Amino acid sequence: MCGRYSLGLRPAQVRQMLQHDNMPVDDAPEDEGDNAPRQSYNFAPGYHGIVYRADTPDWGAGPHRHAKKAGDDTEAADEAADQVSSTSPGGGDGAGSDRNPDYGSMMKTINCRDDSLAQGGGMWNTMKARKRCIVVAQGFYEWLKKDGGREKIPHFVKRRDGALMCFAGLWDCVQYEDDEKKHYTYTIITTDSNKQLKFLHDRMPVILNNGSEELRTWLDPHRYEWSKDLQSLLKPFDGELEVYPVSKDVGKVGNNSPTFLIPIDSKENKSNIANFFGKGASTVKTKAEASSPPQKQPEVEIKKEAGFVEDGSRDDVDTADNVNGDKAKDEGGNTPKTTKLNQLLGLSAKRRKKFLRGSLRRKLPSPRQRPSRLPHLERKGELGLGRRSVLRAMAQKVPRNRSKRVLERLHSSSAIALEGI
DNA sequence: CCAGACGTTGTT
DNA sequence: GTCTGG
DNA sequence: CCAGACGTTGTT
DNA sequence: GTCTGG
Repeated sequence: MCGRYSLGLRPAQVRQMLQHDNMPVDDAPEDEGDNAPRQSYNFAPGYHGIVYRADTPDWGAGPHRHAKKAGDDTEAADEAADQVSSTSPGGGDGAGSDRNPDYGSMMKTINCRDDSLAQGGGMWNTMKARKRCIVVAQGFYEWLKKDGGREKIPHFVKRRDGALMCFAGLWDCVQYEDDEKKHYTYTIITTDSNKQLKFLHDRMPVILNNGSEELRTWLDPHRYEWSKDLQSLLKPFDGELEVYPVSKDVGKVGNNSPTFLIPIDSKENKSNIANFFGKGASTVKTKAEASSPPQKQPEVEIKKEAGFVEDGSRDDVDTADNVNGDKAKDEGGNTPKTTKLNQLLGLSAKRRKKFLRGSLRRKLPSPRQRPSRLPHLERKGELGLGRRSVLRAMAQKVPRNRSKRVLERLHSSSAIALEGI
């Protein structure tokens, strides 16, 4: 649940939107660069996302608890699975012999259900007390299973008020022994679905209201012990959501398009080829429709905010172009269509080309995909640690440190980012 | 979270 | 069914 | 019959 | 939705 969401925004835009919602930001990651968070309308587990949280050391809020040296660590008890040892064969290990009994189940039960936090102990113990965060998104996807799972229809869920969606989350920081890079991870907490989403799924992410008292409580670094107050924040969303089907193309992780935020049946949806080619496309009046203010479309606004519309007054240009186009392309007849498509999309031709491969066009040269499955030895030896190793490492205490309120970019670990379903 | 790969066996 | 990549 | 394509110029 | 190639 909530493994896939949308965050097609630059950190600077996120920052601005949060501040607008009374959520101060002291620091934010760069928009560009190697370490920049990913901007994607098809955000998958493992991607580099954005979280909003108090600026604390890597050990989280509250005083630093003295880290025990490996071997005499008594905290193994509440860390359900301290298998990190498996990532680097410890001296004289009976490999796997001291494997935690939870090993098997842990991998399959990975999730952060709100009710699993209510009970003491477990792998979330430290994080829920000291490492709470908000995971920022435009909204999330949920697949409606029909016909006994034969067909899956993706739905997009967003706030009706159009604000950023703030998920209650937990973060962590791990560092491998033979790697100097720190890995930040996060997970989204789930709870029962509210009435609006029941038809889709029985679980939903915990959504806190932007700038609310509840949200501030959740992030308050002065609370570094789990409490009833905190637990009580984890409840189904009681505000208004918008839920609607979107293009199936969002199912393929490689695809990425702002059109994934647009209702599949909406008039302005161009991913629906039938709509596009079906309408009388040679109308010279198209621009009149497209430029008429009555179209409220928040989606268009999102795209603008997302910075995907950078060409200015398109209306004038299009007007002239349409005239020319009609003269010159009367036989071809494609130009007016294209123009309309551009208008509907609110994208320049270049942008459209970039983002619509998956939806408008039927797959260009289908990207040669590496086999997802490689020989075990090769994978283990040469590809290094995988996502699941990151998960395992989460149970480990974090050795190193680091710094009010801050936006920080984190890695997400797929296994913890999802609710096992 | 979803989509896609997973195999190429061995002889009555 | 199960694992993996994105 | 089905699968796949169906576009791509330009610009203050 | 509609046309084309196979």
